[in-house]
Formats: sequence, C-alpha cells, structure tokens
Amino acid sequence: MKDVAARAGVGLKTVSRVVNGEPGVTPDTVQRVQSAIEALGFRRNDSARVLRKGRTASVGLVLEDLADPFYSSLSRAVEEVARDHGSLLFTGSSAEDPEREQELALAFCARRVDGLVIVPASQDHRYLQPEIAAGIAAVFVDRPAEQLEADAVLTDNAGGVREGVTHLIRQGHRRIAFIGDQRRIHTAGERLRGYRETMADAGLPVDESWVSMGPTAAERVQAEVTRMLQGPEPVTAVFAGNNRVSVTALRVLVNQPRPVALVGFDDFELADLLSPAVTVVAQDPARLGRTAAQLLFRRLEGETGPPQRLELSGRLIVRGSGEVAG
Amino acid sequence: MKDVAARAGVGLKTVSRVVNGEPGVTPDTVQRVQSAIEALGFRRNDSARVLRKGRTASVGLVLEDLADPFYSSLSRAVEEVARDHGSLLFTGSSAEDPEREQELALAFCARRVDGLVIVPASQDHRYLQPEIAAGIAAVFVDRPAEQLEADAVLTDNAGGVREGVTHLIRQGHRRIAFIGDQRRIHTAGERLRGYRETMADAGLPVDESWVSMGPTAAERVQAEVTRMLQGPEPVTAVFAGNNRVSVTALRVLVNQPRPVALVGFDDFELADLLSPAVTVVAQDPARLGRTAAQLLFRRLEGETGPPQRLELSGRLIVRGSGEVAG
DNA sequence: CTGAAAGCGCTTACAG
DNA sequence: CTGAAAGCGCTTACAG
Repeated sequence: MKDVAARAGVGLKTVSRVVNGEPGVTPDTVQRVQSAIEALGFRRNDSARVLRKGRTASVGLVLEDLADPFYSSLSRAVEEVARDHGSLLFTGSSAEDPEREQELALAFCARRVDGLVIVPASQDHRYLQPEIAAGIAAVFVDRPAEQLEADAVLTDNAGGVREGVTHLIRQGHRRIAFIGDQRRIHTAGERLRGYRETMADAGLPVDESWVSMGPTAAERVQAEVTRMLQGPEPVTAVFAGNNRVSVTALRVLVNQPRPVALVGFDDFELADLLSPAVTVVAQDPARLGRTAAQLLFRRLEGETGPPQRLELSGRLIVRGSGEVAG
Repeated sequence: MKDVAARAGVGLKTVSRVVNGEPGVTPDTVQRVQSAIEALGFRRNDSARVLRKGRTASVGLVLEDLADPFYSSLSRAVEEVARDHGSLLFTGSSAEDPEREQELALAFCARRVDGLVIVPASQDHRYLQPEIAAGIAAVFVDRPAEQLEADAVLTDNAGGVREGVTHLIRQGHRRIAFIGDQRRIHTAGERLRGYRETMADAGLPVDESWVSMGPTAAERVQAEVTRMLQGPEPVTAVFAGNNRVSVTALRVLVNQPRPVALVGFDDFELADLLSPAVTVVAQDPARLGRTAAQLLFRRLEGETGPPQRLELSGRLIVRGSGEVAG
C-alpha cells in the first residue's frame, strides 16, 4: 500500500480510500492510484484490516462430520446465510471427539471469528465462557450446549419419535424395538425418552431387551436387530434412532422371512426407492443450519436478551416400511 | 498482551515467549505471566500474529456444492489433511457459478490463505495469476484449471466410462444411451469422449438421439430417458454420466415393462440396496481430496517443479443393473 | 479533496 | 534469562 502511494504520488490514506471505494477522491487521483495498484499487483491484506477494525467477517462452524449428508446440508445452509452477510466460513469436523471440538472452536476464536455455530460433541462448554465474554457470539445447533447458557436451535426429537412410534402402534404393533445412538449424545437421549413416553402413554410395557443404545457402527446395529428378531416373542417393528441405524436395520430386515415394520429418524436420499420404501420422521437439516446462522447474525447485529432455544418439529413421511401390519 | 506484561511486571517479549512456549524464561516468571493471563482472560490474537509471520496456517476450499455427498466426502478429506498440517479450512460453494468461484477464491486470498484447493466452475482461471505470483499455492481437483498451468488431481473420466460401456457391450447391448451433464463441464466432456471412443472401437454406430447432455435436473433427465425408450428401436441400456443422473434414470427404468440395463458414473449410498442394485463406475472422492491437499502442502513446503496432473482411476462395481442382458 | 501521525496486537532482530 | 525498539499493513481520528 505504501508502494502504491509512492508510485501514485499520493498519501497512504488516499490509497485506502480508493481501495475501499470511499468517496471524496478526484476521479483523476482514483485513476492514478488504480494504475499504480495494477502495475504493482497490489492485493489488500485483510489480516491487517481485521487488526484495525473489530470484525473479521468470518464465522466458524464446528460439526460432527462434514461428510455426513445430514451435516453437509446443514453446513451448506450456514454457508449461504454467512454469504448473505458478507462473511466467510471456517469449517471443522469434531468426529464426535470433545477435545477436537474444543481445539477447533478455540482455534477459530484465536482467528477472531465474529461468531461460532457448533454441533456439540463436548459435555462441557464452559471453555467458551471467556470467548463469549470477549464478544464472540455462539449458537449451538442440533444439540444444546452443556453447562453453558447459550442460544440453541434443535429439532423436537422426543416429539418426532412420538409421532413415529404412535404410527407404529396404530398399525397394531405392541413389541417395538428402539435402536439408538450413544446415550451421552443429547439427541439420542431425547429420542429414547420420546419412545418410552409414547409406549407408556399407550399403556404398553417395554421389555428392556427391545432397547439398545450405542455406537451406530453397522456391526453393532446388525447384531442387535438380529437378536431382537429371535426368540418366541420377537419384536414386530423397529424404530431406528437415526439414518445410519435405519440403513443397517433395513439390510437385516430385507432378509427376514416375515415382514417387520421400520420407521427411521432422519430422512435420507433414495429412501423412497427402496423396497419397501422407508417411512421416516424427517428433520430439516438445511433449516436447522439456516435458523442457527440467522440467529447468530442477529446476535452479531446487536440483538441482546436471554439465550434462546428454538425447536423445529420433525415430520412423519409415510412410504411403506412403517405400514407393515403388526 | 501489553496489559498482561504490565500486570506480571515483565516485558512484552517475555509474555510472547510464554504464550508461544518458547524456552529461556525462568519457571518463576512463567508462573507470574500465566497468572496474569488467566486473571485478565487474555487470548492471543492470531490476526496480529499472521500479520508479522508469513503464513496464516489456513487454506481455502472452493467447490461446487458442500451439500453434495461427492463433494462433502472430498471436503472432509481435505480437512483431515489440513488438520494434520496444523491448518484451518475455509470452505465455500460456487454453485457452478464462475463469478461466485472467483469471488470466493479471491476473498480467501485476501485473507492470505496459504493455499487453495479448487473444484473449478470457471472457464478462465487467469484471475488467479497475481495471487499465485504472490505466493499462494493452488491445486485444482476433479476438474483442471482453464487457461492456467496449475496442479490438478483428476479421475480418469474417459477411462472409467470406457470400462462401464465395455461392460454393457459385453452383455450384448448395441443401442446404449449416454446421458451427461452440461457440455462445458470438463468431466462431462471427458465422459462423453469415453463413450464415443468405446462405441467406435467396438465398431458400433452411435445414433445421436441416444446422446443427451445438459443440466442434471430431474425433469430433463426423466424426459430424455423416457424419450430414448420409445420408438421402434429403443435403447436397451443407459450409461448415466453422474450420480444425479443415475438416480433419476433409475426412477424411470423401474417403471418400464421390459428390463433396461443401467451403469452409472459415481457410486452412491444405498446403490447396493436398490432393486436391481446399481452397477457403477466408482470414483473415490475422499482420495481425490486427500491427494489434492497433500500436493498442496508439498508445494507449501517448498516443492517446486512444473505443474503436476495426477489421475486416479475409476473402478467398476458390478451389482446387477448393468448385467441385464441386451 | 488530501495527508501525516498514531495505533491495532503481535513478532523479529538486537542488545544487555 | 529479559526487554525496548521497530515494524507487519492496514484504518481511525484529526488537521489542513
């Protein structure tokens, strides 16, 4: 910039004005500065700019796995909102590892992102307290913050499961399995709660052998589903706690002699093309992301007030697998 | 930092040493500085750091659509490599819009990313010349740079299609459709070339009504496949130019009275669970991303030499839909 | 309309 | 082992 000023024979401030398109410069001067910029191949260094101004016009997104279709849709939505607000987006996957979440979030903070959107992996978000105190906005999405009062945008997990399980009960099922993700994950716990409450409300007992919580690795899910289909009183329906469970459960059910009903949490591509097509309780990941990002930018624009918790509802999509009679 | 120094009663440089874990500070002094840091809630500002040091320890990734499973796998792989090198990742979707690609790439450059990984949407990458001259490394992935000599990591698209089409010919098909993406997209052109060459090598004529290039919107693909299945001499097999085309084609084929063979470019989740399961020529998006990112970091570590073009091969996965006899 | 000075928060030589 | 000075490349008041 100094070189540009020298070459154009003007002051530093004038170059700054031209570069930023500020008014109050003679067209003639603008011209001279422009030529100098081109001749020298000048490119403004935004790091220096950031140092002087408060905002960096960037936000950070920490999520579970960028390669998971659910989170990649969410990311894309966050990206669009950030773009609308002139912000760039840092992304990072925590891989469900609390330390990695913290590492990423703090690294983004050290770069002085204006705000963070976080899908929590950690059980304790107090490490963000100093950052938030220093003015970085944080919105949690898909799961709430732990040990920290903060904005959160969630799906009504228990309510969604309630819809799905009620649907199975209406088809005549009594012995309904619930296969979910690890208990410590907030969404998994909420979904399990939805299942238990619905069964209780319908006056149906739950045999603990019908419930299985743990990693969604195919081997585990496959073993559990297989086990539940054996014995004198096998389950006649399966509620799958997320899309990964659904897919694995489906692979098992397809090979069963008698039909078993399936309803899954989360929609997934091609669910309608499978046979039977899969009935699901769909979340809207793009809407989750969009809502969270919009809330974040409202905070950045100065909206104060207590932390908000927004809940989006799930939607039952009937396709066939959930309508197998019990 | 100044405040920390004052409070600890030491010089600025000493604080810097402690913050960066540099040697040459008495444990006693370290202790005092640490307490001051905690008391003041000090957080190092990496923007200032970046301004002094050369590197920003960040890279930018511009791709087509973060929500597309192909690109989200690629992103995740780039992210992992960046992480291994201590770098953060900016991501942005061009949505196949050349201007948006340029906007994103230049915005990343203004933030002084160390390097860029780009899935091109633009037909002219000369706009990056000044950035590259200024020391920003750039590696193109999935598609090569246009009008610019640069590193690129690609799939052997023509070769992959050759494998798939040869497979169909072996099953006895003669009238094989090719439905691809827009012609201006490099990969689409290469795949079409693979199709034409394979047909020619087998001595099979290509009726131009069997070839359709254009947007992968479901409506267009559906109309084209339907059209090709009509008339006295309909096609007996379809080669789908990418995963989106495959899915739509499949929806049409499922409703046909007589079986029609299908081979698709790109693998996709659940392809094996459909009936028939879909035979594909699979790319490895994670490997594309990893390879590109590794090349980028090698450049950043000082590897010189002419631009490289790496080609990964596709892999035919036989599942059923491609084995329908012709 | 234009510019010189001060400062954002750090690091890099350099000196003690 | 420790620190004062200069500077990274910009912007923010302020003065002309």
